[in-house]
Amino acid sequence: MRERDEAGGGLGRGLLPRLLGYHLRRAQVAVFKHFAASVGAEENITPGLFGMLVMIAENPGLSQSRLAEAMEVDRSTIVTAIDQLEARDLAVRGRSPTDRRSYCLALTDNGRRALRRMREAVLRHEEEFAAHLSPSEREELIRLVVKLYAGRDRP
Amino acid sequence: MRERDEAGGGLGRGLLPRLLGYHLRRAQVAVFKHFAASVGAEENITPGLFGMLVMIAENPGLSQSRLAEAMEVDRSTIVTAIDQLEARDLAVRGRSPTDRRSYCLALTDNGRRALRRMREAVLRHEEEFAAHLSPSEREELIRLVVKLYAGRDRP
DNA sequence: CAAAATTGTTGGATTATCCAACAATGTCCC
DNA sequence: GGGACATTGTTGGATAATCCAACAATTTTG
Repeated sequence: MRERDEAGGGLGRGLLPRLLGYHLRRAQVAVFKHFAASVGAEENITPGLFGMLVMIAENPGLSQSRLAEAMEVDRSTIVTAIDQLEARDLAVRGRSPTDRRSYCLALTDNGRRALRRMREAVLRHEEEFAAHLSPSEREELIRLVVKLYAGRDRP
Repeated sequence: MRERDEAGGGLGRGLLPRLLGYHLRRAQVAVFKHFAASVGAEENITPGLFGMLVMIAENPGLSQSRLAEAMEVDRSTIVTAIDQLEARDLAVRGRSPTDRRSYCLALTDNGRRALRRMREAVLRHEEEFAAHLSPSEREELIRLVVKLYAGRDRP
């Protein structure tokens, strides 16, 4: 019951299996791979871009700066992301009526349709990926992960 | 009890909070940041390089290819990592007595000393980062994360 | 109104990853 | 034994994804 912690080739791993970061990293790589193979293959989208589409859809008139804050990335990172979404006719930079510096991001009609399809693909992906966990285990996992990182960003 | 899922700026997040990948990503970014600010600042090391040092210490005579398998990265990725460890006098590429193609990786004396210090810094980092979770919650979190990704790599 | 802050953008740098090709070496099979 | 095949480490790109610093346009503040 402890020899088989050595998953992945029978090699010793020392204190690594006691570290949350170690497991979170492996889990995250696995989720992204699964996402790429399922959702990504169907809809040609990455987790990051999908997240931005959702945030834009949920928050009409969002500016790039506030999107950057919400995604916890640099403003300049958002620029290239929106460039991609715009090039693919999924989102547009609408001008703000009140502030000529900022944009009001919005989905295009095409973007709304695509997002509906993506949502379904993402939920299928989630269902498939978490198949090993019962619904209560999934809830508990999310609860613990959130408790772990919540409040870290703004100390 | 559901309005305050909107952590991080009062913005709507749609289905994102129901997705494991979303939370795992955020948690992993937070852990890495904390690692960089604590362990990284003291010992100038990244989670990846630390993991390699542990693996080399735990598995005497390990070859680069098997290290690559264990870390689930390409062989070529290992090359530059070992280059760094060697340049910093933490590890060496010893020649194998039986196979002239492969190396037997090993820590230097300096590497062993450094790893001892790093282990302590890493454990302090872990303790600090997971301070919000009780010991049983940490165990449960690791158990669930492992259950989530285990067996994904080799289907 | 002048000073300071914000917004989006560019340019440059870094980091981490992958893949394909290669020479050297080892293994297998007839 | 010897040729076909596999493995090992390496190089040389290629690709993302990120960051930071500086900038002009614009808004806010004092």
